[in-house]
Amino acid sequence: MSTRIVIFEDNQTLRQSLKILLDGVPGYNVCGDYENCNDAAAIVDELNPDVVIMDIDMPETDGIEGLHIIKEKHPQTYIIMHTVFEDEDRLFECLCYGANGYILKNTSFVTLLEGIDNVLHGGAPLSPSIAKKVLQSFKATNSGKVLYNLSDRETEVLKYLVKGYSYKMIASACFISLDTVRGHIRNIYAKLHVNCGREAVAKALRDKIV
Amino acid sequence: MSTRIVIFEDNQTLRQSLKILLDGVPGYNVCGDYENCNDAAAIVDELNPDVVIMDIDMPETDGIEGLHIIKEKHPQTYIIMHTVFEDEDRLFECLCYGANGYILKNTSFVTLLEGIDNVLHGGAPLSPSIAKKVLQSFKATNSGKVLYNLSDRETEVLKYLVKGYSYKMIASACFISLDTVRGHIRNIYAKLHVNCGREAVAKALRDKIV
DNA sequence: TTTAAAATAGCATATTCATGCTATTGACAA
DNA sequence: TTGTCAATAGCATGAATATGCTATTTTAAA
Repeated sequence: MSTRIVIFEDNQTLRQSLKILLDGVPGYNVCGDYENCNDAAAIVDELNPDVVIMDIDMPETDGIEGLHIIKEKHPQTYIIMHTVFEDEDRLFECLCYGANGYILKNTSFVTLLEGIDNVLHGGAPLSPSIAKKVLQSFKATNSGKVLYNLSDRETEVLKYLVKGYSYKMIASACFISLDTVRGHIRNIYAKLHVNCGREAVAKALRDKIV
Repeated sequence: MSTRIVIFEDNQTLRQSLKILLDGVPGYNVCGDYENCNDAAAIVDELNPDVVIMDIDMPETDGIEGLHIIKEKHPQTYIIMHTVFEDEDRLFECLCYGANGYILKNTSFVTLLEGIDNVLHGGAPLSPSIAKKVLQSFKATNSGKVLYNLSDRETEVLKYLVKGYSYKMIASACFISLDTVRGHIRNIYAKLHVNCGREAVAKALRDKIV
């Protein structure tokens, strides 16, 4: 029985190449390839693949959403992220959603092959720079703060936000300008993936950041 | 051994009257009287009274703060609130902080005397209208919501605030106008004693209102 | 049946917030 | 020693928020 693989990748050339190459590997069978994750749930329901190769940046439903959708219903399906992105935000989001591997596109085809083999044996293939980021996060702290890694100043500002301070009050309390406060809050929002103060406060309290 | 009483009351005339009257009662000894709660912690540490008669509206550190301060370190000290306020906000705040009695100033001196005797025997003297409010609250719900008693609609709106919805989004979600949303939020702020959304969210989460 | 409270809605206005940019400095790492 | 990141700061602008009023309708309690 061969290993069933599904590919989600919007670049048609790359998608075709991957399909042909993986199909050429004995024991592997690419049973589906798609340019986005619009129907990810239905596709996985029907094809029931062993491994999913998942790009992130795709039109309409992207790879992170796809990962989320698939893992919700099929946690046993191995999903390897295959992307050019190596920012911590996307990386951590994928890992939180249960991605089984994270391989950068700037690596060789062999690396991807090894990665697939790796997950099938219970491993977690990570490109070197990715692995490093993951380890750095875990060494820093083991809970809470790691996820968002706010700077000291940002954490301080966030505490004031939770206390209901206005930007002006925060500026006074921190002895910095109003614009700097704005800057910090802008960054906090980005790191917490929120876009208003109330949401930030809710996240801060729920995740015990403050 | 006489019962040691401390009085916190900013109206000097009333304070002196109370002191003289209580000192005239056999077995009672007013060992201190103050016009605010600025040094409440130190005072109670030193005098170690059995009963504290506590006004609420006082300059600088008020009676609710004083109650809080004293009960933190001396939970066994009986504290009887003695005030003109009968709004639920202050009342419930005092009861939550562990006040042992709540006697309105529009009652006779004898009532206060009975109240002191009452707490010394493990009772909880409450003026009639106060007792009524307390019972009403407990019949309504037994925990949480009672504290602020938000209406159903207000609770609903608060949930959306916590989720970071804008007023417009809340209006859509509830099928009501933007101005009505404003109205509800205005009321929520008043009930929670806050004046911005972030503070409301913090309170909602901490007090598990939502 | 009069009162009270909740839900609705409106209007006006000043403040605050969110977010788009850019830019400088110091510190620490590659 | 070049680069990255945190912290600082500025400017501009539209959207959102906070808060001052009033007012109607419905429902529940006194």
